[in-house]
Amino acid sequence: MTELPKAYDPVQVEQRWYRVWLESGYFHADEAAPKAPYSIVIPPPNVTGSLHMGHALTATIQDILIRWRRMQAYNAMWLPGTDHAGIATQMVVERHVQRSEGKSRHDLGRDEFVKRVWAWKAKNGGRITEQLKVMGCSLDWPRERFTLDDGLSLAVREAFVRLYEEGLIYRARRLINWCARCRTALSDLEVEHADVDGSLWHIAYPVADSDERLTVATTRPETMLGDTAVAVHPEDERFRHLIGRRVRLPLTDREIPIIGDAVLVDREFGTGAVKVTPGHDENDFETGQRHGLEMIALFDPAGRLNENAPVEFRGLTVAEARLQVVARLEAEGLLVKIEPHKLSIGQCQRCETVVEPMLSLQWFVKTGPLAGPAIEAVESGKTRFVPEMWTKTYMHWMRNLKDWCISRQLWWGHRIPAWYCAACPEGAAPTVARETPQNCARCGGTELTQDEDVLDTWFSSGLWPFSTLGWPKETRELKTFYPTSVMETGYDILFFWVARMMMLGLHFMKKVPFRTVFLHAMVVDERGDKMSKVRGNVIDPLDVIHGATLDQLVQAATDRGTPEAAIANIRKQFPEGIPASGADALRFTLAAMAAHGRNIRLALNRIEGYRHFANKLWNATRFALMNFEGYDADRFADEARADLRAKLSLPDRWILSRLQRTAREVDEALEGFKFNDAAQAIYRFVWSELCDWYIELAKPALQDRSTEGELRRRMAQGVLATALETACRLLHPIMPFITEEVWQHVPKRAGTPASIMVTMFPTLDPTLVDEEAEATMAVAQGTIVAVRNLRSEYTIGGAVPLDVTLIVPQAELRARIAAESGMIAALGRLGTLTLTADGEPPAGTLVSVVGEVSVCVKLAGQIDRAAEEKRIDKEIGKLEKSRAQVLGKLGNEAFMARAPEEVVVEEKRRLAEAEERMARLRASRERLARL
RNA sequence: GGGCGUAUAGCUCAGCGGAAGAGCAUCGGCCUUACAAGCCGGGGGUCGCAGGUUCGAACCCUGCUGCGCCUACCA
Repeated sequence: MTELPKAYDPVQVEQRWYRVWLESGYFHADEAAPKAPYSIVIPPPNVTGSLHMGHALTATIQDILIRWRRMQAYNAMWLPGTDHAGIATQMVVERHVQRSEGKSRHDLGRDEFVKRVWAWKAKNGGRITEQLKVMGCSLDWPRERFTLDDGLSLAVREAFVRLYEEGLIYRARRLINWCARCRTALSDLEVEHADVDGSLWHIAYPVADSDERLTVATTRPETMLGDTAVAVHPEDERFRHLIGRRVRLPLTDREIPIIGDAVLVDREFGTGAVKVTPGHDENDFETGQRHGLEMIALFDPAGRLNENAPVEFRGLTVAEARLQVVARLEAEGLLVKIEPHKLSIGQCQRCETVVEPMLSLQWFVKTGPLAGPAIEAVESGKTRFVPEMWTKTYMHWMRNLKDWCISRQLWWGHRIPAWYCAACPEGAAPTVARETPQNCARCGGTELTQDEDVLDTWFSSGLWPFSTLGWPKETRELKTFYPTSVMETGYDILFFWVARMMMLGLHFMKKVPFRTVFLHAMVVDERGDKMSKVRGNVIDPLDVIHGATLDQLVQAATDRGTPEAAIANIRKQFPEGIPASGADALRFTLAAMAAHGRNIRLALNRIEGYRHFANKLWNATRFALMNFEGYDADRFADEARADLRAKLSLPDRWILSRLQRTAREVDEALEGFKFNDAAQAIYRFVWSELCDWYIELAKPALQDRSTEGELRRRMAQGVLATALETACRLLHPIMPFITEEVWQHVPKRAGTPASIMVTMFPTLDPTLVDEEAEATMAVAQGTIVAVRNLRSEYTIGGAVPLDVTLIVPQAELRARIAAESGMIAALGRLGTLTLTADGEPPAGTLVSVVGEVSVCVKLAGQIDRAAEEKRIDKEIGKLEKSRAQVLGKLGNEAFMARAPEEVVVEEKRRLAEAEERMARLRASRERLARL
């Protein structure tokens, strides 16, 4: 029999198995296989990114689902891939080029820059996929996709052209969110709102041809340069007379109208008069539409004031302009006052630059017609959300959708397939086509220029569930694996991604892209804070897997240019570094903590606990292997076929029964995406049942080398092997590596598959559920615990054998216990064990009450009477309380009348039990007094 | 402003209508030949606060408070 190392070394084991699985082709699903399909497409991580805890979580959950379904004989396919991540990647490469060559992307030019990005991708693109392999992910690698692959680019063009032809994509001049740093438009979702302390400036505008002044209040004084009206409420008596007149706009030589607008103006707020800047504010824009106001764009793409501003302000940034404008107003005596005011500002999700609403010509997706079916699909249950609470959030968002700005002024991405004709007039419809056109669709002109912009990355991501399977071609893959079974991702991209896949999937495929959406929580640090490199509270999954010393952590952080404070925090948080725990322990931790509706506060000590769990399983296996001499799995299987129950001992029957229940619990938990329940059930079985009890109970049988003990020994070997092997299969989806390693060592029947990965997932075998064995075991365990308890209280070491008498009034139970006296004596380290029916405890014994059984432990000469009285009194006290509680219920007429029968029966049973136990304890106490 | 989540043992979290649980931490005892990354035992909670529904509430309802997140154009 193989000798295993004393401690489990995950690092050594894990990578070896991944290679074996990969080379054996176990990860690959055949689209033509005649099995029920089960498919997941991975949420594609950024191609140039590296694995963080969020990825580790999503990867773990998806791999659990896929491995589990694969073991249930589904045609399980998990499609890997990466996303080109337009803005993020372009920014990274821009910074890199700037640092290494001192050039901007404009210095390089578009073609050259895009080449650099591809080079960057070639160099850094494989990292995250390699890291997914370290996690043990059973991804179908030959199906790997990248959003800028030819096939997927084709899909993007097809989708764009079709939507355009259907009138669902249009080009329009609108107010969009503009990031001056990224120099691109952003969708509403890419703007993050933050509450800040700002000011409300009250500015006096002189009314034309009058001495009156109209004071407006604004949080953005610099935009006054672009005002084209001042609005008051049409029914506001204070200002009514001014409507239709004009004010002189300070700092400019313009006069603008005073208008009445009930929509824009809240009489109670500020001064009751609002400056209107249609070029730079959404509400003002709409007001401008209503009143036919002029729109002035004040800023250039770099966020500086342009030629529409008075000369003295041109070229200033927004912040500079604000200072200057305020200073000038003050100098002119037009600044009435400044009030502190809280407001919310929009920032670019990527670079935190304040986003400006800017008037700009962009491409949009008309979302209304797409949202309808996406709502209906969820209402009708074609797609369901788990946890269910997300349904509401999804619906709310879907019902309040605005059109989606999809053009980005970037170079990295799918270029918009629209061409403009030099011969056509400005503003004429462009030629939108799948193939690069030679002629203008409108006039046949040949001088065509393609639109400079690229599409929002989420546009291509929205096609992911079908573009990856070959769409627009009608492939076998699509037929087999679409709709996918589950979309598993973080709730933070519910709108960005899930919602858009729903809309686009339904539109192009006429079927939902996935049947279930499982949204997992965010991984945060121990204190509930978001993990961030700036804070220095990041736990890197790879450090957890492979281990890292404090020096390594600090070094890595320093290399990344981490701030001092964060490095100090790293030292504080990981004084000992991070021990190597292996991917299994990390996966188990994430699964165990993935309770619905709660963020995952990841703490190192939890991971450590589950690393210990892996070690526990490992050592249980070591023990088993040391005791498998002469064991033959086929022979056991044959013997087990006939009259199994008679051949098995109580512990055998008990552990097999518990195993069945565990199998059911795990399966049910996984069906409900309750990964924490699955983890807990298997943890409890392996540690608290198999290791703590069964192995100890089986030792006598396993170590009995006599001829008469042979059958028992073979049976114990078989049961232990079965329990271990089955537990491994139950645990395999969560901890793939150690279960494979262990499973390989356990003797199995001939013809068993070569890898645990391709075995069947355990199912409940009702014939092995044994209520009687569980009940008898409960008494035996109670007895043993009672003896241990006394030992502990009297500090009697295990080396001292104790003599015990069990009083078991009930004959049938007595017989069953008697049959197990050897086992009880062994675990309780008893000298003699006597069973009687008689109610009187022997002299010189202390009595513990375990259900109907009195456990009498002989402790002559060692009894500490005072301590013992205290113990008994405490016990009686508890029972008194319980009795009073139960009596209260039973004495309550309403309870008796309305509570269900079984509850009443249960309460009566409790009362009887409490009274009976108290009687025995009181007797015991009296005897103590006589001692 | 609206919405959602959450509040349970020192810490991190299960439980979500019928006698309060786990892991870690803590305390006491064990080198018992699978495992000291271990074994055995103990202590520790008026389940955020206030009402209500119910025979019965940690669990359902209402209000309040704290924390977190999403969303929104209040200048």
